[in-house]
Amino acid sequence: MDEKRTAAIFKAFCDENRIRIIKLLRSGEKCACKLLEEINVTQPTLSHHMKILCDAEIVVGRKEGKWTHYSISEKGVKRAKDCLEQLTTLDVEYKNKSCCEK
Amino acid sequence: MDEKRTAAIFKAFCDENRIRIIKLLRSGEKCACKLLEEINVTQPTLSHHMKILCDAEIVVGRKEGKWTHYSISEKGVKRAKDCLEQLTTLDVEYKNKSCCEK
DNA sequence: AAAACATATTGACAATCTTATATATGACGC
DNA sequence: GCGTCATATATAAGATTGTCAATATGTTTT
Repeated sequence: MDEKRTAAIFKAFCDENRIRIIKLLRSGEKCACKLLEEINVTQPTLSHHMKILCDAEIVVGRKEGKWTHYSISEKGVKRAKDCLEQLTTLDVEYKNKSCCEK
Repeated sequence: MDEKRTAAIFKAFCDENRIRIIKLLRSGEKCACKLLEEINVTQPTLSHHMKILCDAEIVVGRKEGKWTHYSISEKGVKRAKDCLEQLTTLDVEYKNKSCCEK
């Protein structure tokens, strides 16, 4: 995965309000109006955060009439975890001596 | 973990240059001058990114004379993984019916 | 069709972040 | 001690992001 996409995925997790939203969704699907009751932002701000979460594929929205129900995307979360794993696993093969030795 | 700290941890992963830096450190400890050769920013900018990475405890710095050697912190990475796990695991106990049903 | 409702989009502004230049700190070699 | 080297910090500019008010879109109800 390229750096740009990786950054976009983890942007989902680097705002306090988005973290609160994700935490709320752990107990299951919730519509925007319910989320709005629980976090202290205006409706357009919530909508903005939901877009970022959906673009990162951490959350999915399901439209049902005038409501939008949001839930955590297990697939997207798995991708994020895999990405973090790949990003941080030491590469023993190519491990080299540290530079700038005395 | 509180939302603020969680956000700070994932900020490590939401900038393209920081992701490049982390990728470089997968092959082992590297000093700042080596990292500077490989990513296209000035020395103070690199220093700034290293501070964010260290504050998030994803990377640790080891001073040796005038050099600073950076490496991925396995402990910090584990904490980030645990954090992501905890944040995104569905809470089956408290799972509730979606609101706003027709 | 009109009114009411839920959500999305637009536009503006403030806050935060990335970046660079200039400067400071601290270590090493003479 | 003085100059040099590696890195950090201060400061400021520019870019991006978070936020809200206003408005638009699309759905349901009357």
